[in-house]
Formats: sequence, C-alpha cells, structure tokens
Amino acid sequence: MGALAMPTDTKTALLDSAERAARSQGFDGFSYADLAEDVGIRKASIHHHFATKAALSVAMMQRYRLGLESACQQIDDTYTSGRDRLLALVGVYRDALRGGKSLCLCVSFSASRASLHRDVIAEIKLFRLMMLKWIATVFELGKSDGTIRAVSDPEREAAATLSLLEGAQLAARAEEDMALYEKALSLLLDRTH
Amino acid sequence: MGALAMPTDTKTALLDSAERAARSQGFDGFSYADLAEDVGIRKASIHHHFATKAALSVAMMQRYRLGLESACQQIDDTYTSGRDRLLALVGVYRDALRGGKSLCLCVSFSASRASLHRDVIAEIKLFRLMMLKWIATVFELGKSDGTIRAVSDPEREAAATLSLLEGAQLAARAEEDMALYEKALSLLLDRTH
DNA sequence: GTCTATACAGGGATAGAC
DNA sequence: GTCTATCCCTGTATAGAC
Repeated sequence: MGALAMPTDTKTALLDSAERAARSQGFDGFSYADLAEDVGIRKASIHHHFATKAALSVAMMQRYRLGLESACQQIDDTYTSGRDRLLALVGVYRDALRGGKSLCLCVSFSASRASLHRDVIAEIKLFRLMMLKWIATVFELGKSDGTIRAVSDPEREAAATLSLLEGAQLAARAEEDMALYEKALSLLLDRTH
Repeated sequence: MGALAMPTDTKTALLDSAERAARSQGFDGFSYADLAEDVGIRKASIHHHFATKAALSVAMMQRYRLGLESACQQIDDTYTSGRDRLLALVGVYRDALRGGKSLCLCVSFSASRASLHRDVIAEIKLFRLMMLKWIATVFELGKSDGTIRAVSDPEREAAATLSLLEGAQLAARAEEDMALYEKALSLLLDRTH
C-alpha cells in the first residue's frame, strides 16, 4: 500500500515464487531447482527454510487461505449489499485467473491430489470450508436485502457457486480464454439486480 | 454387452490402465513403470505401442471423448424429456467420480496443463466443445417440453452446467466425499420436474 | 512384440565447509 | 543462511538381441 518498498526476506520470496509456479504449472510442475533460480539462491538452501516440499506446500496453502479470508473480510468492509459482495467475489476469482494463465491455488492443488501430503489436504479442506461459510452469508444477505434473485437455500447456493467458480477457472485456463469464465458465470450474475 | 469376454489386446490394456491412473492420480501421477507393472509387460515395450507419453495422452483423450460422445447419444436414445436427460448427465459425472477416488479425464488433464503436449490440449478443447453443444440441446429440450424450470439461454446454461459438474467433481475428489458433489448439484436438480 | 540393458535428465534431500 | 558436492531415486526414451 502506501508503505516504502520493504526488502523481501528469502522465506517470503520462496513462498511467492512457489505460489506463482504452482498456480500456473500445477503442483507437480515446479521444483526446488525452479524456485532456486527464480529467487536467486541454490536449491540446497531452500531446505533451510522449508525442510521438505510437503512443509512448503502446507505453508503455501495456509498463507493462501488466510489471504483469501482477509480478502473476504475486506469485501464485507467495502460493500454492503449481497449483490455487490457477490460481484466482488466473482472478480476475485477472475483476477486470480490472470488472463487464463493461472488458477486459484486450491484448484491447482486439488487436481494433483496423488502427490499431496495429508497435511496439505487438510489445509485444502479448511480453505473450502472457510469459503463456503462466507459465500453462504453473501447469499443470506442477498436474499434478505433483495439484491440476489431466487435464493432458496444459501448453503446449497454456496456449494454450487464455489464449484461453478472453480470449474469455470479450470475451463478458462485450459484454453487460456477468459470468455469461457465470463460465459459460465453470466447466468449467476444475471440473478443480481 | 452380451458378447463373450474377448482377450484384451495390449494396446487397449495400456489405454485402460493409463486412464484409470490418470483419473485417480493426475497426469503427472502415473508413469511407464506403473503401466508396465499393471499390464504385465516391461516398460520399454510400451514404446512399441505409444512412442511417447504425449502420443499416449492424445490417444487417451481421443478415446475418452468418443466414449462420452456415445454415452450422450445413448442418453438421447433412452430418455425423451429434458429433465431425464439432465438427470442422466449428472449421473454420468457422479459415476465417473467412483466414490470420490477418480475424476473425469478432462478435469484431470486440464489441471496439469503445464506438462501437456499441444495436441492433447487440442483434444481437451474438442471434448468441451462436444459436451457444451450436447448439454445446450438438453436445456433447449427442457425449455420447450417444460421439464426444466427457468431456462433462459441454453448455451449459457450449458457453460454454467459443465463448469458446475467439473468443479463439483474436483471438490468431491479432494475430500473423497460424494456428499459435496450432491450438494453442489442439488439446486440445479431442483429445477427439474 | 517383447525382452535386457542402458542412457540421460530431473526430482528431493543430506553432509559438511564457510 | 548460504554454499558446493553428492546421493539415490524415478522419470522418459533408445539400442539391439530374441
């Protein structure tokens, strides 16, 4: 924000690089060698900060979850209607796509399940629970303030919406075509007014 | 179907094994060594049938697409209402999940995009196009025969439905919990009668 | 069409010096 | 906290015998 540029510490630089790589290449698509080159240290040095790749992955997913949690909080602070909060959420997932080159970390990790440590899977579960809970409150509000049409059960709306957002990201990234994301989301957005 | 059990040729056995593995482990989660052990030949012998892993992947995706295409055709032959065809489609994706242990091949491949040959990506694109076109006809019918409620634009319904199906699979597989699939799909199914 | 043997690149991880 | 050097494993792919 308005702050002076801080010298980024190595640990944070590693997390940043790993997140970028994982979100664009998939969990199996990045290596210690890639990270080392990107950050500018030798790959052996990475183990000083993260003993294993599993530990790194858990840290990534944890940081990502807390980041989205505060993004949701900020949406709540900025917008007051269900409609506006839903639009903001759709915008967050749109931005995460980065023009069809990147996925939400949760989507990226979910797909590579075979290579994931159980602790990472636990973090993924926490992430979805957090999102589902928050999205349900958005529909709850949209129902009561009348800015989202035809809301029956907010909890089921949340489940459908999260799947829709994640599925639309997957399709749009596969063909690097943002129009696929917009088309998949358009009927949901039509329900706001 | 009623035919006697045919001795499966090696090439088909390889495709079967690769598809099982890719759908449960992800694209980067299976190797020639795994296939060799599963099929009962040496890994060098696989190259006789598929020169490279890219060639194998293209063959897998092609066969998968043709298989789903004929599944859609069979749904059309069996069911006559939009409602019943939509229910059958949701059933196909539910079965593909195999209790939360397996994904649609298209979802599995889409997520590992970094490691995919361009020919495989082209096949993925063909797959989604085919499905979108067919799902749109289902909504078209459901709209005209009145068995699916509140259908505005069948094309956008198709885009939303495919994303929903794929996203719901991803979530359900991540936690091996079929209830997540059912919950995500329940509002859509409520629209049928 | 399948085998053995091997090449070669890349992965994650460790030991020990500085 | 970072380095060099190295280990061991696994990945895809190839050569050539049978």
